[in-house]
Amino acid sequence: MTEREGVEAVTFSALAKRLGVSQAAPYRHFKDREELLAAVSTKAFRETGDELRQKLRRRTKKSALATIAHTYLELGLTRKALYRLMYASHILGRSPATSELYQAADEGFDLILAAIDPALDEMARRRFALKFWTSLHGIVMLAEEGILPPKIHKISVRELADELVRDTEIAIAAAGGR
Amino acid sequence: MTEREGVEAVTFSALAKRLGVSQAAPYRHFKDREELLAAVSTKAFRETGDELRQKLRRRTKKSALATIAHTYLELGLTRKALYRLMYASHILGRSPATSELYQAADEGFDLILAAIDPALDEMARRRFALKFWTSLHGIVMLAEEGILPPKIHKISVRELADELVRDTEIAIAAAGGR
DNA sequence: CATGGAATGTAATAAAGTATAACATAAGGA
DNA sequence: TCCTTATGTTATACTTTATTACATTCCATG
Repeated sequence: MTEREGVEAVTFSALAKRLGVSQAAPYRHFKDREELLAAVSTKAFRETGDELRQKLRRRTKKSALATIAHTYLELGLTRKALYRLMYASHILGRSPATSELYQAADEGFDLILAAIDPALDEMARRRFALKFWTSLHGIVMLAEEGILPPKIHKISVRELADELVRDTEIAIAAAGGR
Repeated sequence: MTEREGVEAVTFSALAKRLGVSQAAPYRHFKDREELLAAVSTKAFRETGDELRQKLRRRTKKSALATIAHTYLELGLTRKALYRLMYASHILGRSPATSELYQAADEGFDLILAAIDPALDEMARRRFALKFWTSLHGIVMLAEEGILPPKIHKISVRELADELVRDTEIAIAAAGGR
């Protein structure tokens, strides 16, 4: 078959071979391939969340939104398959709101929400967080795929992300936040 | 195997069966599965482009950007697998800039560019178009997956898109466009 | 300490899908 | 007419997922 890439490339067969166990062994630990991927995704959400929380705690001159944007952009560009698994596979969408995966993912959104001035009313904050998150996701996805129009390459993608941060901060300020 | 969905679900086997030909027959028309998907994607880009151009020509009170946003949002929500194939699979990213697929996709971006006031300088226009496109893509992707936070459902996604349109138009105006 | 159940592993196998090879044939242009 | 091209077939190899039946290890409880 055509060379598999990304998440597609992780197969129970290959996994078993690497571990030096029989091909059926992984099924003792995960019901099926999807359950394995969900576990990996959950772990990734938690670790990314932890990493982000740490970065946000040791406040540098970077704004919280900038820190978040840079973290996700880097994740998306350096660990493409993982990013896609987390945010662009059906794994998350299919998992119930009660699942560990969903919870872990949700905490990521909370970090964005927390980065937006609490002085604003709840609905406005959610809107800003949502706009920021969806936009950032779009940038990361298209950058990761390498299908941003010719002129816009690696460095410019970062600039694009920074511009999103700036626009968002300006909009928040205009809305009465600081 | 776990039920396949989306693009994963289109297999040469199933295709051949539906057409009532042998399983190997499709290989006479497409080198491999990927080539078939690229052809489908190309066609989809062209048709979406044509549809969009028509809509834009018969000017309603809707702004061009709003028309574009609504068209992509609808495409993403009603033809999920196709949208993902076009914008979130590796098919486009892997195809050379000379390919028909790449060309077809590029025309889509041109439509966005054309919707932005030509009075602005080229670089600014590209930036606005890019920001708009990436943000819209992010909204569509997350909406399609159904992983936008609980409160934000179908109707709100549309609102989110409209807000993107509004923000963009305001920013363009502020930049000296109209 | 013995033992029974939970966890973990194995081999064997079915089913689905991708891909290629060898071969057949019809249609149409030189 | 005859050769090439397009299209199709059967057979086959390989990969991967998933299940089943069976074996083994380990440890907690009586």
